[in-house]
Amino acid sequence: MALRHAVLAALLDGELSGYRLAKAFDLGVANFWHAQPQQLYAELTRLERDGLIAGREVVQENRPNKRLFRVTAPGLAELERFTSAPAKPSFIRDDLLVQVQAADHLAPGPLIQRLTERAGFARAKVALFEELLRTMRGGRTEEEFLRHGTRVGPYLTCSRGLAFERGNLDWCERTAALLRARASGGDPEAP
Amino acid sequence: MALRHAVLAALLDGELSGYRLAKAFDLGVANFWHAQPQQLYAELTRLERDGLIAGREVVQENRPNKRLFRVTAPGLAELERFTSAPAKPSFIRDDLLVQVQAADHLAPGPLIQRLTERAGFARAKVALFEELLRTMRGGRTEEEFLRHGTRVGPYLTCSRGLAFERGNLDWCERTAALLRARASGGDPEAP
DNA sequence: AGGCCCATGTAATCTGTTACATGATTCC
DNA sequence: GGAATCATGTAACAGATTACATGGGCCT
Repeated sequence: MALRHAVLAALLDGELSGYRLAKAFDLGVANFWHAQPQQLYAELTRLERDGLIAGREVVQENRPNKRLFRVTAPGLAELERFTSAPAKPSFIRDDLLVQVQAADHLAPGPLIQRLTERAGFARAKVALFEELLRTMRGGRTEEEFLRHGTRVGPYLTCSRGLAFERGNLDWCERTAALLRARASGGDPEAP
Repeated sequence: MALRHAVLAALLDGELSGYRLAKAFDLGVANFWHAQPQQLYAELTRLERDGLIAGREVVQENRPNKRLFRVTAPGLAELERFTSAPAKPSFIRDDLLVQVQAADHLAPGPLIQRLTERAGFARAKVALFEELLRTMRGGRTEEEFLRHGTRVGPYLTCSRGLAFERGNLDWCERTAALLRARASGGDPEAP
């Protein structure tokens, strides 16, 4: 039941519509949780019904009306309660790791292809997160920002996301290089 | 539908019972996929029904009989097919990141507690994975093993797991230190 | 005597994904 | 003219978790 809390956490930094929220939880940009729009609309309905968030209708011209949601006092209390209990351990569940696990029994070509694709994706996320962090800290150095800044939470989660994607990128590149070297039956140092 | 492939990949390195498989997919040790025993028993039934694995009954004394499963030729072909399509992007879904995301609006005490717990968990996994890698490469250096060893797949996925847990550990420690410093309203360099 | 290891499952529930549905506006 | 953006949902299905169920052997 942590999607609720992820939504609450995302709404702490300001009112959002379901649509905007969905953008933030999208695969390509999510840095602390991922979810589909359908899941978010459903969760918003439940959260409002339970009084943890409050929504207000915003009438718009030239585009559909929207509902903006903010966290209520009970919502914040629920987050506080959530943080007072141990977090479930996170775990790995990645198609690409499954594919590499079977590497010794499969043709290397497609696998190298998969690793290259993932490396590209990771590279894009690294660039995105670096830019995001730069924006958040403004003119300040990281040290200065982290010591005295307000709203360091999103910065910290984004940092973790960056490190994760850097790890992905590094591993994909090195693994692809290794498989290429082994496939050519030779020495990775050779041309 | 990737649990099937994770099970197939796990069975490539030798016959396993559902019970042993469940141990390998356990939270505390899994390095490329996680799943509950119930899920695995169900999946094994389906995989056998579909002819992708074959099981044989092993009668035991002093303990319950068991079924050992191995991958069949169609099973291997299915893995090959799986690897010929792009892997779904992996994503983050972690309670702890949700809690840190909300850090600016919550009491720091419990959060530091959560980060410390997770750091301990990560430390244990780092030690476990390091030991596992050492065992897999035997006497050889990593370079030598990766170039010429057989079964590098499990080694590579374990390497990724190790890097991930090191990243976790590092981030948890630095984040906890930062929150502690901010909570005491002071300079992190001070005693 | 109590608890853990081996070994396998069923059933109920919760969570997450995919497909379908609508409709105006703005950008290329 | 076609695609993308804004904006919100319903319905069906697949995947994952939790609770329940059983039972002997081994260790302290």
